[in-house]
Amino acid sequence: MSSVDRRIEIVQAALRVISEVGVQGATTRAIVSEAGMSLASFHYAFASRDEMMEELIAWVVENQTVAAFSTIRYGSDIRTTVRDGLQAFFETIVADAAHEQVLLELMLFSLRTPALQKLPHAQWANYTLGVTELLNAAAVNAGIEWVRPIDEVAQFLLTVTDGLTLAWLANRDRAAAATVMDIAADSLAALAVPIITRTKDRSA
Amino acid sequence: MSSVDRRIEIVQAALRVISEVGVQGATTRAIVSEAGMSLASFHYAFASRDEMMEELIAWVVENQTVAAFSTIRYGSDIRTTVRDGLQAFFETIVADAAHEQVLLELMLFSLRTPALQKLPHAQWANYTLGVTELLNAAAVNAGIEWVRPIDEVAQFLLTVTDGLTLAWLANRDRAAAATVMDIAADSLAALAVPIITRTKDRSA
DNA sequence: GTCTATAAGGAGATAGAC
DNA sequence: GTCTATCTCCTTATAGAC
Repeated sequence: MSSVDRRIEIVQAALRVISEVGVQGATTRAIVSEAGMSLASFHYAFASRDEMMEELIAWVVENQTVAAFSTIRYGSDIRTTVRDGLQAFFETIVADAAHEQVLLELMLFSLRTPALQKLPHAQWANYTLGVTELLNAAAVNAGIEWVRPIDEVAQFLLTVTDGLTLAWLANRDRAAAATVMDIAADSLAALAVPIITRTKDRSA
Repeated sequence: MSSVDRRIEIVQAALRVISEVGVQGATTRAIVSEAGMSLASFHYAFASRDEMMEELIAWVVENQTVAAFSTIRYGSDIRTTVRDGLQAFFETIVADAAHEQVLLELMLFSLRTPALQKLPHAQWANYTLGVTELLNAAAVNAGIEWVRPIDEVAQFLLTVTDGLTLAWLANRDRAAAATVMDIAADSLAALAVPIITRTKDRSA
């Protein structure tokens, strides 16, 4: 097996181990056991566990997108679109809460590791960009425009989704989440105004 | 030294160590070094490190309050009161980001420890109660009432503050935080309506 | 109660055969 | 390239002197 393939295999096995037992439990032995290889193979592919963790987190930052939102169905008013989008996001959290816990653990781990401290910022910027695009698409589709700069709206939406994620991990309360999403949808809809389309120039 | 005093001393030392090097780095040796005692003294007070971690997290859940909000100054309209409260909360985050990281690490640690899994829920409930009281006080002082059940308003506010915390840890962006707080204050103000006080009964 | 010394095991990493 | 066996260090926990 080529070294690059082995590295990928190890990183994916490590992610599965982390999902099960956390970053703390992801020892080199646990990882190679999950991957079905020997301990020496790990160190043939990576010089150290630290090096593997760096590659793992870099991979997550690159590949982790806001896929949850991409299931949005348009065709309604902006309030409904936002509310449906939040619900779709929430269902992905419910379906795989362990994955959200992993992302949080990796973020906190990165913040404690000097070589990785900038990655959470990069990931946050990635998310903001993704959410900005979605808000743009939603605005065009609903025939509205945002009364604030779109990146500010995106930052607010991202704050809400992060808060929803933390709350779900702590309390697993669907009703509370629904309430928060209702209020958030109202809040975002209040930041939208209809675009006045002049079919004919009635001035003159 | 009495056993109970020693336990408190150890827990406080452990919290300082966790703040510096994380939950992963809070070994018994690091903790007793911080506390200036021998390793045996640790095990005289606690049967195991796990037992100490349980007491530590229970202590945090009991003693961690939303003190940040208690610096609110009333006397303005509800939008200003909320915005000022958010700012006060945010300043405590900025002043001690490491503390927020510790709280998050302990939450994730608890979720991975069967004996501690219910504590994050309890802490979340505590926060909700505290925020509810503050929203009540703010409403009375500003002469408004909330158009939704107050615990729902509290859940939304808590979601925003959690999201603000995560964002600050990731990006350290004051401007972004200010924007989110502006929008959040608008959103909450939209959930308030003035109380109609009838000084005299003008019907009849 | 508090200490030093030590046990017993797990961690990352490497040597060297194949 | 991949393995088994091993090195070295660090961890939690305990034994036993004082």
